[in-house]
Amino acid sequence: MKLEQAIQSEKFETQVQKAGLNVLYTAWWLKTIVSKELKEFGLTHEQYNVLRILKGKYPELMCVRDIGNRMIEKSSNVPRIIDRLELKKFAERSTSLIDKRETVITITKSGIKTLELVSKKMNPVFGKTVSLTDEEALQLNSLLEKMREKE
Amino acid sequence: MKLEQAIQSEKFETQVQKAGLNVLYTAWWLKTIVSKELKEFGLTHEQYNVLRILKGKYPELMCVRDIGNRMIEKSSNVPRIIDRLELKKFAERSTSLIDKRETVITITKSGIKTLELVSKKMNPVFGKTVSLTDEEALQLNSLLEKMREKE
DNA sequence: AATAAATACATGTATATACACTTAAATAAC
DNA sequence: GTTATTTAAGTGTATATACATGTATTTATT
Repeated sequence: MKLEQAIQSEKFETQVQKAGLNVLYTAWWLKTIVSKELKEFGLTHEQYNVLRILKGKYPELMCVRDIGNRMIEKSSNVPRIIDRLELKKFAERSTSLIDKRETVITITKSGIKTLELVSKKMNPVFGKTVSLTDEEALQLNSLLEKMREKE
Repeated sequence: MKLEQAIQSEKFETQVQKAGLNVLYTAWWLKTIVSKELKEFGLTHEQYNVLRILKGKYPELMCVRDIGNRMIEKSSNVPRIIDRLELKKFAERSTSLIDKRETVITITKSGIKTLELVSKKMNPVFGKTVSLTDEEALQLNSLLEKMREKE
């Protein structure tokens, strides 16, 4: 869908301004698709993100700060997301022996299993919904990184 | 900044998957820039979005549903965002005379004035921070719309 | 005309986000 | 070695998001 239809507006001051809105809208669109698939697994978008980060390091333990640094949307909310993952038995917390200020977290077997089920469902949906060739994706990636150059 | 640095990970299954994460990260990055500028005006990102929508139609009145349809992130939260704009005297609500189910909203003079001040500050910041030429922005827009083709 | 269905907005709840603050532990400064 | 500073995590508050539900009003059905 064209952005003009999506937000029912034709007024864009510049292509750059339109690009900003287009990125925001596309992110919302992607999140909506992902969240819909996650629903049956009782996971939210952000819980899913944290679980993937934990699985990426498994069987290593990760501290809260390291998880935060790897999150797509940097958030001060990591402890509370872990609260919810712990309640669902998808993650486990303990205090670091080396530095008692640190809480170290690991994904559980059950968390890994759930993540595998999610992937099995998510990958084909994602592939069918996102209409980009590998070459176009490469181009998009380089434009987005150009956009954030002055970060 | 490269996505790899931003989320401290090099593991992407495909360029398409990376593009998804890159869009999400860039949206977060953009929101952060905008929110920082809005802070001194006591506005949140979404309140700003609604105010701009109202100004775009001014002096016409808009109903809640029409505002929702024009929002970047479609939300069921429009009534509560209007609550906050009303408290700040940036918007006014009344019941439609034609259809009493409808609440019609208008931006106030003070809302328009604030929006003008925001633009004056936001435009140069946006221009300096987003490193894209018009041509690149055009290309980015068409790739994002290609991405959402199956919407 | 009376009833059923649809529509528009508002509200409740769980989770998430941004930001400020607190507490405990580690490190640095003296 | 004691005090001050920094760091890590957690907590509190206001706002936002997603989803379900409630309430009033309008439109459709009979």
